[in-house]
Amino acid sequence: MKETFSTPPAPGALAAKVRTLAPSMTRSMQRVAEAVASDPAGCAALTVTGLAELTGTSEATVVRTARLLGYPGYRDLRLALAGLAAQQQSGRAPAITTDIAVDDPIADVVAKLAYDEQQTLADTAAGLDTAQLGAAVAAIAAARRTDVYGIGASGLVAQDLTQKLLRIGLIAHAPGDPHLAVTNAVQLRAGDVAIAITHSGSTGDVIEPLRVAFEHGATTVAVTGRPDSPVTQYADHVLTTSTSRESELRPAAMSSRTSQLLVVDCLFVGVAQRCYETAAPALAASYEALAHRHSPRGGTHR
Amino acid sequence: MKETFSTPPAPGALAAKVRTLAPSMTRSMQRVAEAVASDPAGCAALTVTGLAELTGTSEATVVRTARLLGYPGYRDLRLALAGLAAQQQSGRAPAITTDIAVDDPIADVVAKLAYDEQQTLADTAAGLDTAQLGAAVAAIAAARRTDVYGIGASGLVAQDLTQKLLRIGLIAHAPGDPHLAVTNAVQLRAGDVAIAITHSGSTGDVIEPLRVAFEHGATTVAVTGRPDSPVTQYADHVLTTSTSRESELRPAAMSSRTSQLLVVDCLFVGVAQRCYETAAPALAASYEALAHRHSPRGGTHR
DNA sequence: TCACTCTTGAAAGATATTTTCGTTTCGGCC
DNA sequence: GGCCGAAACGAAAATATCTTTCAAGAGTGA
Repeated sequence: MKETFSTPPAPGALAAKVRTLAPSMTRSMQRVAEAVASDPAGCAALTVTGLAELTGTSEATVVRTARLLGYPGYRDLRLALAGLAAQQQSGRAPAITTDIAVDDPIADVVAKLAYDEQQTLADTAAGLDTAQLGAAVAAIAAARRTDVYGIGASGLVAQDLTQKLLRIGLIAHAPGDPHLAVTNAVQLRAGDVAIAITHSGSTGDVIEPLRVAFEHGATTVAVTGRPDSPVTQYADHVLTTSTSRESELRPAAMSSRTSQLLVVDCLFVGVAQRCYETAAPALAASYEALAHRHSPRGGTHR
Repeated sequence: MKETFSTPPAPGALAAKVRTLAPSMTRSMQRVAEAVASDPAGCAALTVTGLAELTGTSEATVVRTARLLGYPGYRDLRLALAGLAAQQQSGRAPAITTDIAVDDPIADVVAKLAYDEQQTLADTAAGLDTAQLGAAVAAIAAARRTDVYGIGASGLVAQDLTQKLLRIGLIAHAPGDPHLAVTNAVQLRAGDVAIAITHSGSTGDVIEPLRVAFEHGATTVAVTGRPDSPVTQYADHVLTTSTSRESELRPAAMSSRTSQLLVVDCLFVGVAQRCYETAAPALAASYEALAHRHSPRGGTHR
């Protein structure tokens, strides 16, 4: 019995079909059809028996209705219903455009933050100058040593980059102390790289070491949200991070950090590509070494 | 340990969940999960028996997999699948599925990384248990003090959270040294909060302080990519970060960091909401204080 | 190698769906 | 008004599907 119902289980057209077919339905079937059309999600959660009870009819009637609507049986109607419900669900855009409010439920906070960070990523990727990025990558890959400066939230980004570069066998530092940064910077010379990460582009503690490095002939890179800020004076290459609106509950640091991290990741992957021969085994080795730091039994999980 | 995954049958988070849970699955279950993730629509059309045959396993395994993914049974998984299929139908993901290659031009690297991190954010948001999140937020907001543990890349995330909490006037620490972490943890007591951040969930240096905090009666939170890993033993609340495929050039650390940061941001904003009266002025004050650290002239920008 | 645990599928058991079939209802006709 | 037939309907049997149990097999560490 290959059957093959001619009706392609219509997805969204269900409500329409119900209206069209209603006249040719018996009273009980109409009740079922109406229930299904008015609350697809709810009905999708019910079994034949449940729907029969809800509509005050019998299982047989429910099945007959499903057939009339063009499905082989109730099971398939139910599947279609679930799909319909999901569509409605997703269609109802949560209106994430609004800012985060003090009384937003936690689920909204999650949605808004995620959406916002996604937006930041897209903006950053779109605004990134690949020529500058490529030049920076080339410089780092060839450098004897790379210093990364950053304070506060940007300091963490600086450390992130440093950790990654170290992992592929390059020499990198992210001095936490501004004074140390300057004294380190003095040691840099042509062929070395100094990277300053600062959203505002005006953080003195970060500009200063970059200036020193610049004056000592190192290749300098600025990762900043303000391409016209003081820090760029001493930068051979400027990588622009995106700036998004901030608000009381969503400090700028949040999206600038996301943006900076993307830039830093791009730098890293670019460098890793260039040093593939040495980077790949180095990465593998660091995984290896790390395995021992995890609890021997590895836990109950597999 | 009342277990019972509180995971509400997530609609769109399925692919993400499959990735997250894959490591804790047996071989046959992975086959089933993979089939389901790669072709939701097709699988929705199959019965347990059909899917079992397709994947060369048994009905029992299929049901087990459905359970692991957070559904009461196969029937419900199937319903979710149908919904997912409908969503995909309408959404049509463009998907830059290819991995980053050694010879990708830099522009592609940027695009792929950005896309990938966006994906990670979406997955994380979809898979985050808002109940757990809310509970964690409440605990932090009310805590006398909050300790955050993390090593390596996760350590930076821990510091990020700490910095933010400090900014709104809460007391937070992120000990960098594992020994310090433990000795600090001893000081925690009921009402205090300890947060462990570890992707693998098996990092001894992070589990240990959490255990100590747990045993001293503190409220403990785990931010991990493995909801069934050892770290969760000592966690009152588990926040799951998403796991995405990694590759040689894109170490897992990259997307897990993105995921962790989103979770941390959500925690922060949630806490800031709850402490709005004190948080708002505190944030304003920290901006104020920071202004002086920027070069006096403020640059030509603006 | 042995003991042990974890994984797995076959089959029994439980539910859900579909079909069958007899009862009820309703409209027309005698 | 009462009788007849067709359609509507639901109860329950029959079937399909899903879930659970259980024992054998695979893999692992001692």
